[in-house]
Amino acid sequence: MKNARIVKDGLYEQVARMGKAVSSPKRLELIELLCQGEKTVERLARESSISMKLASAHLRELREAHLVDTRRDGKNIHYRLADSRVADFWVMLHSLAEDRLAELQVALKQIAASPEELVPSDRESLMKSARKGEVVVLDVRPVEEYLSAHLPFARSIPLEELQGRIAELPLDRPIVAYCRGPYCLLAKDAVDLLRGQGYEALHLRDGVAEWGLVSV
Amino acid sequence: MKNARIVKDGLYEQVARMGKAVSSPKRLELIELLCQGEKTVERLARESSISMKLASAHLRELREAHLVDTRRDGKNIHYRLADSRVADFWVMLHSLAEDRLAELQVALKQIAASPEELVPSDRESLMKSARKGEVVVLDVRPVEEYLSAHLPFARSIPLEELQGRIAELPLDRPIVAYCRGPYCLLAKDAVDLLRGQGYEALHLRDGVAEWGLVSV
DNA sequence: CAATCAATCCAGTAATTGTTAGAATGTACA
DNA sequence: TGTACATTCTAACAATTACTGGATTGATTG
Repeated sequence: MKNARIVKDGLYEQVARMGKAVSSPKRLELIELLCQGEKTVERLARESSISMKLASAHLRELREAHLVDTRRDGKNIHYRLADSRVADFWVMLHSLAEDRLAELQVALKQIAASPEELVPSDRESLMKSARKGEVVVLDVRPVEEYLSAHLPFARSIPLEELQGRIAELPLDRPIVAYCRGPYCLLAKDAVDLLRGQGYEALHLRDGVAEWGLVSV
Repeated sequence: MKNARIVKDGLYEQVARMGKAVSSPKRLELIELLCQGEKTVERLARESSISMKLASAHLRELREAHLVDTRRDGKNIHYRLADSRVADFWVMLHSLAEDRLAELQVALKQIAASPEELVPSDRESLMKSARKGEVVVLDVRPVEEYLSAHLPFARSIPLEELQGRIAELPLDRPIVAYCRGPYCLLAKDAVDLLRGQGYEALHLRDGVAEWGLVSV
């Protein structure tokens, strides 16, 4: 049956549409941003450092792969993940890449040296400490992202406001800062800032996507 | 910091290597074949209906993304998955695609009409029936694949030998046939053959990768 | 050692994709 | 109604990728 070949080719071709959607670095960055919550094209473009035209083109690809949906609100178009499984997929993709690619492991060290990052196995104990108030879990992303989803017990102080609001934080307990995930530099900057001011600050690698908390 | 942009770009670039590896239909088919066990280039090429040159080129991409490993044995080079997480990734990718892409759902109906396929929730009850011997679970893949990994209680009769060995199967109990996964046509053909000879035959969609049984 | 076989490497072409610039759409607001 | 703004669409070009044919490597076999 030559026909069987044609059927099979069609099936893999469809699955490959997903693969193609995640084969571009910029599209991955857009997906990670969308894991933090709904955003307009303009915001997505700005936060991923590309032009709006290019962002629009990439978002079109993602939409055609049905990985994202859009919603119009006045002049703006808001993009969001089509399904929370897309966030799970992003997490699996990047964690597989971190497992398999030595180059990526090396590059990640530039963001957070091993001793200062908490490993995933610390999750329960971190939450226990946070519940008891022994540590402060700090969300340094823009406030809209915090409102969309955040870690349990987390407090929101966006990095941009941190310098001005630093007095809100206690000096006698460790501050555990997190942001969008392992490739986001906000938490690193926050930790550097806090340490410079005498705080005991730690950098949590994972964000809401890695914790499985993304809401759509 | 412009430097931050460069670091981030590098990180997403690395993750995108994984995406690029799974952005081609043929590479996906090769991955699925490798989920069934180690294979030579020649076998991979034949089973995916492409030339050895092209198979070699695609396998090179997969190897450079560290998704597969190779082993030399005399004149032959055997490829295998680098990690069983690669199989999990393949399963997640295709099941996400099945969720999100209506076209794929439609195309899948050509292989197995809804009533004759067993859904994943039937797993435990299927295994219970298989243990008691109320149904026969039949692996119709080539025997090497069966030897590499197979479903619990499964019996091996490769599709090619099924016609000649059909008498080994009981007529008084349902036969549940499976093959490489949802995109493989072996089980469908087996079911058609069995039904034509008066057997009660069912087509199980999932293969060893979907059951999480892949060994590397 | 020559011959054979499996697999890869290399070069070239056709097709696809990323990116940018310019025109067009659709909504809000004066 | 006209203007401003966010976004998309179209067209174009450069860069990348898929595939093919011919030459090459490495291992086996006579």
